Formats: sequence, structure tokens, C-alpha cells
Amino acid sequence: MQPKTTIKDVAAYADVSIATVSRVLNNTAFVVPETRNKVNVAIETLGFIPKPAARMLAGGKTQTLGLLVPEISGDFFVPMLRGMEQAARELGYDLLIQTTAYRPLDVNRRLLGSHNTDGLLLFTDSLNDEAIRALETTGFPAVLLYRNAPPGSLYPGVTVENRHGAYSAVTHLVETHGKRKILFLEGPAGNFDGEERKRGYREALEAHAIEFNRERVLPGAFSEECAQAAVRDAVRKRLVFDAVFAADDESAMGALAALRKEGIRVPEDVAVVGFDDTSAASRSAPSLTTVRAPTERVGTEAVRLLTRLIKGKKDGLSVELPTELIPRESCGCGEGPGRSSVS
Amino acid sequence: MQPKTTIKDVAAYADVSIATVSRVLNNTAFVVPETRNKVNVAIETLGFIPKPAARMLAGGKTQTLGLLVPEISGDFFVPMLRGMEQAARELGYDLLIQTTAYRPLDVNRRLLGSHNTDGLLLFTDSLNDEAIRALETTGFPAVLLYRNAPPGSLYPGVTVENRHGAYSAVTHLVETHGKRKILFLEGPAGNFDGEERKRGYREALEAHAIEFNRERVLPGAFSEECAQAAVRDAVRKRLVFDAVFAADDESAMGALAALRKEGIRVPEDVAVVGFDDTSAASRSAPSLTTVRAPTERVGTEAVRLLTRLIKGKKDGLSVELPTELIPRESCGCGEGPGRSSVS
DNA sequence: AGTATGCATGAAAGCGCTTTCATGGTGTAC
DNA sequence: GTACACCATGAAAGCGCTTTCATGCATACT
Repeated sequence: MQPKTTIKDVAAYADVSIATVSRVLNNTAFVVPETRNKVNVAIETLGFIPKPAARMLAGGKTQTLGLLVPEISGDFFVPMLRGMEQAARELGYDLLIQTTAYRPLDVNRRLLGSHNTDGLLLFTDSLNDEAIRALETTGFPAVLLYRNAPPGSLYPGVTVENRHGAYSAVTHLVETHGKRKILFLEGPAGNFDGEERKRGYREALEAHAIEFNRERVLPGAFSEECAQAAVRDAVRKRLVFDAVFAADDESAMGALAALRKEGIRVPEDVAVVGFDDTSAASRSAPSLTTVRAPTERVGTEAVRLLTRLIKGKKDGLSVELPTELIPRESCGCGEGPGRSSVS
Repeated sequence: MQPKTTIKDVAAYADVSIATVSRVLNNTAFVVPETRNKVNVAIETLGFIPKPAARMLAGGKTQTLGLLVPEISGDFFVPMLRGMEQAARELGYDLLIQTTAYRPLDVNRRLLGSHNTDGLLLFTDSLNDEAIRALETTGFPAVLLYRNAPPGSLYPGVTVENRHGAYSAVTHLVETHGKRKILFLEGPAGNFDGEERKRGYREALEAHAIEFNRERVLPGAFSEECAQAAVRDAVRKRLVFDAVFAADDESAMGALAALRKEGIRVPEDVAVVGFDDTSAASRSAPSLTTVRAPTERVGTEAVRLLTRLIKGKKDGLSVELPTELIPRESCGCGEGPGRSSVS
């Protein structure tokens, strides 16, 4: 790739005007096959690659999608990103990653201004409701990940069946394993997924005529440390429970760790169920029963939706992807060697 | 942010020429404080943000760094990316992510062409030696991650002390735990880190007068599944060993799983040590003794190096970051409750 | 044959910015 | 008082591409 091949060179080589080259490049108008051929040969020979910056300046599009996340962390980040990258590539877009961690308000300026993405993927809590609404008034395309639009916004969202997933997890604990004193490790305050999962938990209790007990709701904050501390305290306070349903796998891992350290057997004494099915879930000992969320698909769907929005297709409705309970050892389902071989 | 504020508007508002606006924007020439002030006020008032595309077209720089990875996966990806993102942001660059998975050869074209990054972060095996050399002949700035430059290339690389880390891990197994029949789960063929770690393993054996035994080198491929299968086979083939040193944590996790399933106790019967200290290492049961690699710093250092290269500073020498052995339960060091509470 | 219609192509005007070069107004020196 | 620098600023030329708009040729119609 010669650094300096421009559309002019191609035009000269093919003996046509730059307009024609542009036309075959973008397929924006009919070009006689013969001419088209000459141009293609020239492009190939010269190894010409259109400069996106110029393209963008002239045309207005960047072919770049911005991903906004509060911080880069968590086991589900990798599959989600993988899904996005793949979809973006297939659709001819690039992916720009930015964290909002240190400039939560300044975002519009920086992102829309500074890099001119064609659209934004807004991860959960990357932007607050107000910022989202503000963004929408500018008419900028965006889709929300793992949350729905705030009141007053029409941005589509890509979510997973949180309530259904939580509902089936709790139902499984009750119906299959006869548990009735189920702790819930909730998510960070205000987090969409967390709230929905909690709702599913409550609905399942209700459906089985189990009274909801505030004391059984502990902070998990989607954090292993936090969950671990909470469960440890619960044990030491002699809180009685026979199962733990965590709002996410990280919390579930924390619960597992706390219980182990307190000498409580899982799943014999206490069953544990998580949510997400991160890669760690199947690895732990005991392996973690959890609700599988199609994380990678969330990424691809979000990108698809966004690109449609960008193209002006207003069919971009919110998507809710299915979740599924994956029974493993930690609830008592796993047949595997599990801990038996360990002892 | 009005979508259509341009430098012209600012110039008009401040009653100066666009050249002057550009000058205060970029601080490229002295501007009388009074004028500068007028301009700044105009910029502020109008909420003006220079368009990067135009900037780039005119000036030549994109302020964007490209990250090339073969595929998005693995526990270490998140911290590395976090490090990069942070450094990039601090230095005023954006991060563009691309996988080479489906177009391993086409890269130059697509990446350099299609998005005009100012420089490239090349992850391990994202590009083969030839492609790297080819890239270098174009004079394009790049730095290598987790590998050194191939012969004939002068690109700087950011690596970790693989040999030292491996050496100390094996030494620990030998000296502290009296192990002498140590299996090695090697990395993918040709992988830089893997090769270096293997070298460290061999050197440590040699230093302790333990004969190197080809049979004790098993494929791990940085993959949990692969490692698990390899260890399982080894056990079933009645291969004798008292420790496993895995070239990375994923493999180590595979080993842990295989041993557990085969009814072999860790660390009593067999000690296991990994490499990387991914987040999963401290979570597993037993927790994994491993060599900590400063993954996040690899990201930040790489970005720093790259931006220097871009600025033409030739001081960009390769960096090797320190590693450190983290003793936990899986080698027999952990004091924690570990598996005792489980049984 | 003469005019109308269609259509592939070329010429040229930007897109928004950076940067060179020209300009005119000071300040200094003779 | 004239001459020479010096320097802040403006005018204008691109950067490489897309996209009207105009053009000219070939075909179709009366």
C-alpha cells in the first residue's frame, strides 16, 4: 500500500474522471461495465484505498460505531464485545470504545464531536437518563444495552429476559429442590437488570405463596467482594436460609466463597444460583447453576439495531433476548464428580 | 451541541479569520491575548467542536489508535483493554478495535486504509512475521504486545518477564514443595509467551538438575478444554507426575478440572501453578498459585510507547514488565480454609 | 431528416479544517 | 523622517473525496 495513492491517481490511470471512480467505488450510479472494469483494474493495480476521513468529510458518514461503557470490566464484557465486533465488521463498521468513567457529562461533546461516530451503543449505566434524553434531542442514533429507554426517550434497547430468567431460577429452587428461604443478592442501586431480576424473584416467591422478606435481600452490587461480605455477615448473624439467588454470577461466586469459608456446604446446606452464565460459572467448584444470558447476541443485536437506525429505518424496536436456566452442581442438580472427588 | 457549528461560525462570531480560530484551537502560533479571548468566548458560546474528519484531512492525524487482536477472548483481555483505554484517553487518543480473525492478510488495506489510525497495537499473533515486516516498510507506527519483533523488524514490543516468571514458578515447586516430576502445559505453537515460558521451565529444571522429559510437555494451547483433555489423558495413561505448571491460567484451570474429575487431590497429590493471575485464579477452589503478569500495565505501556512513536520520538524501546509468583492453595502454600471446609 | 429523450461521464463545487504566504501596522534604528 | 524588521492576522490554497449539474453522444420518435 503506497501511502499516497489517491482517487486522482486511479482516475488518471484508468483514464476517467474522479467522479467515475467514486461511482464505481460506492456503486452510486450505473457505470458501463467496460469503464467499471478499467477502474477496478486501476484500483487493484495501484492498491488504492479511499481515505475515510476524506470520505467522511465529503459524504457525512464515518462508518464507525461508538461503544460507551462506564468501565471496562466483568466477565461478560468479552463476549459482548466479541459479538459487537463481529456484527460491526460484517456490516462494514468500525468500533470505537470509550469509557465514561471520568467524564460522565461531557460525553456528547467529546464523543459526537470528537470522533464523529455514526451512532452510539450505550451500555447500561454509561449515561444517566438526562444525558440520554439530551442526546436524543440532537437526533443522534443510539441503542441502549441492558436497559430500556428512560421515560421520554424512544431509543431502542437490547435486553435479556431478566424477569423470566429470575422467575425460573427461583421456581427451580422451590419446586425442584424444595427451598423456601431464598436469599437474594441484589444488583447495584438503580441498575436495570438488577431491578428486573429482583422483580422476577419476588414474582416467583409470590407464585409459590412464599412471603417476601426484606431481610433476605442483601447487597450484591454485581461484585464478588460485596456479595461475599454480605453473605458472610448473614451467616454470622444467624440469618436462616436454604438458598441464595444472586442477581449475577459475580455475586454468586462471592456467595460461594463466603459459604465455603463459613463451612456451609453447597448445595447440601444451601443452594446457590447465579445469573449470566459467565465463563467462570462452569469452572467453579461446585459449578454454578445459573441463568444463561446470550451476552454475545446482545452485542450483535445491538449493532444490528443501531446500523438500522443509522440508515434511517425506523423499524428498530427494542429487543428482548431469551434466557435459560442452566442447572449445575450448586443447586444440587449436577450429577458430575463435583466435590465428591475432592473430599 | 448544534450539529452544524463550524469554524466559520466561530470566526464570524469572534470577528476574526478562521485561520486565527484554528491557531488558538491548536496553539500553533502566538495570538494576542485579547483576540485569543474573543475566540475562546465564541467557541464556548457556540459550543463549537472541531470535526476530526476535517482536521484529519487537512492535518494528517486521526488521534486514533488501532488495536489488532486475533480474537476477542480470554480473561486477560479486559484488564489489558482497560489499561489501553485509560492511557489512550489520557493522551487524547481514541481506541479502535479490530479482529484479524477473518481477514488475516488483508489487514493493512483494511486497517490503515479504512480507518486511518495513527498507529497500531498488534496483539501477539494478530499478524504474522511477514505482515509485520511489510507493515514496517510502510513506515507505519506500531508496537507489539506480548511478543518481540520478528527478525528484520525494529518495532518495539511490550512483554512480560516470561522466563523469569516461569523459572521462579518451577523453582518454587522444586525447592519449596519438593516436586520433581513437573508437567508443562505449553502454549499454542509459535506463541511468543508460550515459548518463553517453556524456556523458563526448562532452565529451572536444569538449574535443579532435573532431566527435561519430552513426555512431560503436554499441549495446553492456552485453552481450558485442551489442557483438561491433555491432563486427563496423561492421568489415564498413568503418566507419573507430582506437579503441573501451565503456561497460562486457562490451561491451569483445565488441569485443575481434569485432576478433580480423576480424583486426584490438589495440592496434596499434585501441585498446580498457572501464569497470568487472571481474575479466575483467586476464585477457583483450590485457589490457583500463579505468576502475576501486570496485564493492565502492558496495555498502558503499549499505548504510551505507540504515541511516542507516532510523535516521532525514537526512544521507543521495548519494555519488559516484571512478573511475580503469587503462592496460593493449588501448590500447597495457601493457608486459607480452601478445600478443607468443603469436605 | 430533425428533434426529443435517455444516459454515461466529466467538470466543479464544496465538506471543515490546517497551513503557507501575503499584508499592513507597529516599533526600532539610522 | 525614512528605512528595515518584526509580527499578528487575514486570504487562500489545498487535504481526498462525494455529489450536483452540465455535457455530449446515441438512440428513438414524428
